Amino acid sequence: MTKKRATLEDVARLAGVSLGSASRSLSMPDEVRSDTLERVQRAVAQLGYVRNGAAQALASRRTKTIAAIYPTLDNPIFAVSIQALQQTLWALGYHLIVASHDYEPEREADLLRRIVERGVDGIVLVGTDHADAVYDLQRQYQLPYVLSWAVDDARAGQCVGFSYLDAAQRMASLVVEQGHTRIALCPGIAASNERVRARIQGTRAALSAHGLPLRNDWIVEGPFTFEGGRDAVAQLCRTDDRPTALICGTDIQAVGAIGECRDRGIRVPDDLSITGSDDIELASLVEPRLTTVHVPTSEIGRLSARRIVDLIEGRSTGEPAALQTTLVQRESLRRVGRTDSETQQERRK
Amino acid sequence: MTKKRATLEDVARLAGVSLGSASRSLSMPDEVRSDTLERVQRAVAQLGYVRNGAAQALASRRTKTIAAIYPTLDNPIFAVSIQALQQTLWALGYHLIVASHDYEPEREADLLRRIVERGVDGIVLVGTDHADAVYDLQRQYQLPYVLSWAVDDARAGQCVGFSYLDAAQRMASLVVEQGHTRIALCPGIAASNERVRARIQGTRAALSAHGLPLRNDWIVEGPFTFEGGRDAVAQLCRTDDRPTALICGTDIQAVGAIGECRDRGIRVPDDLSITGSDDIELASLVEPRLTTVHVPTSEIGRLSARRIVDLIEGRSTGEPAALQTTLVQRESLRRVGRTDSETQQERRK
DNA sequence: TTGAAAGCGCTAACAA
DNA sequence: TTGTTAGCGCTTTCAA
Repeated sequence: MTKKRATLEDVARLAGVSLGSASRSLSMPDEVRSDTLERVQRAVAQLGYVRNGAAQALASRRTKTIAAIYPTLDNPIFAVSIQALQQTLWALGYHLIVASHDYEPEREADLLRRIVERGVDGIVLVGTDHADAVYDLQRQYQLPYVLSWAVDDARAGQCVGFSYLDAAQRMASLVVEQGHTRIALCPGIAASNERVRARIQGTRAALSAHGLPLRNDWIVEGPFTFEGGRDAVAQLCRTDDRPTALICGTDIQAVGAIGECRDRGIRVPDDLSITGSDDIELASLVEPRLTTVHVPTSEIGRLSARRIVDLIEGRSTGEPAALQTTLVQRESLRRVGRTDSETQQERRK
Repeated sequence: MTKKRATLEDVARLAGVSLGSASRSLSMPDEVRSDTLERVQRAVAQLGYVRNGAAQALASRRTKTIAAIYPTLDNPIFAVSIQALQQTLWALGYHLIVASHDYEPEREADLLRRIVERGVDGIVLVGTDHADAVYDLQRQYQLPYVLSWAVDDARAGQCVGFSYLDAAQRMASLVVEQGHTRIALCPGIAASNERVRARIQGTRAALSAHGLPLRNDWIVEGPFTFEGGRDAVAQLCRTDDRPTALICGTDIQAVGAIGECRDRGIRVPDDLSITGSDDIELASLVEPRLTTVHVPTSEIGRLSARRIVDLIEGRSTGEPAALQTTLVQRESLRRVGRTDSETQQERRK
C-alpha cells in the first residue's frame, strides 16, 4: 500500500515513453501525439500518480502560489475579499498562502521575508503604506505584486481599489447636507495607514467646502473593531460639548458605536447620527440600519487575483483603474432638527 | 542588482567551507564549530542569501506548509478561527494555504487533490463529514490531518472541537425551562454536515426529555448566512401556527432572523424568542442582545495549529479531548407569558 | 566536526 | 514529435 509515491519516471517506464514525453504529456498535452498522450494518461491513472510540486517548482522556477498579507483575516471586509481572492486564484490554478500582520508594519516585512524564502510567484498586499523593507524585498526579488484596497497613479498597474478620499468626501458632504454642523470622525488609526489618512483628508475637505471645521478633538482614532466604535462614543461623551453626527471609518466601528449609544441611552439617530463605510451585510440588519458607503469588497478580491496572475504570466492587464463606491442611505443618519416621522415622510416621496 | 539570487553554494564558497557545512550551519547550528557557523553567517549576510524553499522541500521532503480547507472563509466564526490558526502556525514556522469548498463535498476532494500534488506537510479540515475520496487521499499519502470543529472518539488524536450535541441539548433545555413549548429550529443544512445533524439530534433529545416534540415542519434548514435566518422566519410565518421560540444554529442566522422579525413587525423576544450559537462579538451588539452559546473559536484555531504540528513532528499531543462551551443568557430569549419589565426585574435579582 | 557526492523529481534545451 | 541529458538548490548519508 505505502509503496512509495510513484514518480514521473515510473509513469514513463510503464507507458513505454521517455521522461520528457511523460512530462510534456502533463504540461503541454498538445505537443505530443495523441497515442503517446493516451498511454501516459493510462499509466498515470494506473499508478495513481500525482506530481511532486517541490520538484516541479525547483525545475520550473514557478510555484503556482501567491501569498497575501492582510492586516487581519477576521475583519469581515477582508474575510469576504479573501474568500473571493482565494476562489479566483484556485480557479486560475494558483494556491493562496495567507498571513496577517495585525497592523504592525515591521511584522509585515518579517512575513514577507519568510514568504520570499519559501518561494511564491507573486504577492498581494493591502494599501500602499508599507515599510521600506517590504518594497526592498519586492524589488530585490523582482516579485510581481498587487496593492489591493488602493489606488495610486504612480502604480496604477498594480493597484486594485477605490478612492477612499473621494468616498470620505461624499459621505461627509451627505452628512453636511442633512444639516449637521457638529461632526465627529472615527476614522481608524492613521499611522501606517494611508486609507485612514485619506478618510480624514476627504472629510476635512468636504466640511471646509461648506465652511465647517473638522475639530481635532473630534477626530477619534481607534482600531477597526466594534470596541473601537464603542470607545469613540465613550470618548465623545466625556464632555457635554457633543457632536450631532459621527462618521465612522468602517461599519464595524459604526455598529459598535450604535451599541455603545444604546447602552448609554443615546438615541440613534435622534441624538446622534452615525454613518459607516463598507456596506457589510450587517449594515442593513442593525437597528437603526446604517447609512454607509458601499464598496466593492468581493470585486477587489476577484480583480486582485486576476491582476496578480496577469502580471505573473506577462499578460497585459486591461482592468479599469479605480472601482466605484456608492452612498447607501438608511436610517442611522438623519436630517438635523427633524422628527423621525418627518424623515420617514420625506423618504416616501 | 538583479545578479541572480545567491545559492548556498555561493555562501559556502565565500565562507570557505563545504556545501554540507553551510547547510548544517543553517539547519543545525549546534552541529558545527562556532567559527564555521560565524563565517557562514557572515557570508549569508554579505550575499543577502535566502534559502530556496522548493529545493529545500525537494531534498528534505518537508514543505513547512499546512493546508486548511474550510467551508467558507468569510463566515466570522471561521474567519476568527483561521486568524488564530494562521498566527500560531507562523509562530511555529509553518505557512498556511487556505481553500474553501462552499459546502460542496465533491469540491473538497478536488481541492485536496491539488493540495497533495503541490505538497504540504499536513492538512486541517472542518468537521468529520467528508467524501470518501478525501479520506482516501489522506490515507494514500499518509497525510497528517486534524479535524477541527469536531470531536470523535475514534479519532480523538486528530480532533479539536467541542460537542455540538451537548451544546444543542443545553440550549434547548434552557429554552424549555423558560416555559417555551412551541420551539422551532434553524440548524443549517444537514447534508454532509454532521454538526448540523448533531444540533438537530441534541435539540430533539432535550425537547423529548421534557415530553415535547420537535416538529419536522419547524426544522427549517438553510445556509449559515443572515439570509438563512431571514428565510427561516419567513417560512415560519407562512401559517398562523407559529412557534414562540426559534433556536438558530449560528448567531449569524439569529441576527438575520431578528432583522426579518423587525421588518415584519414581529417583536423579539415578546412575540418570538430567538437564540443563536457561537457568541460572535456581534451577539452582544444587536438589539435585543443574543442569548447564545459561547464556543472557543480562537482556541480551536490555536489548538488545531499546535495539534497538526505535533502530529507532523512526531510529538505526542497532550491536549484535552473536547473543549467546553457555555450558555450566555441575554435578552433575545425570554420567559414565556412574562412581560418585558417582569423579565428585567427578574434579571436584577 | 567536516567534505564529498549522491540524489530529491521534475523541466527544458538540444539533438535526433 | 520524441529521447537524452543537464541542471534546479538543497539535504543527507558516508568517509575521512
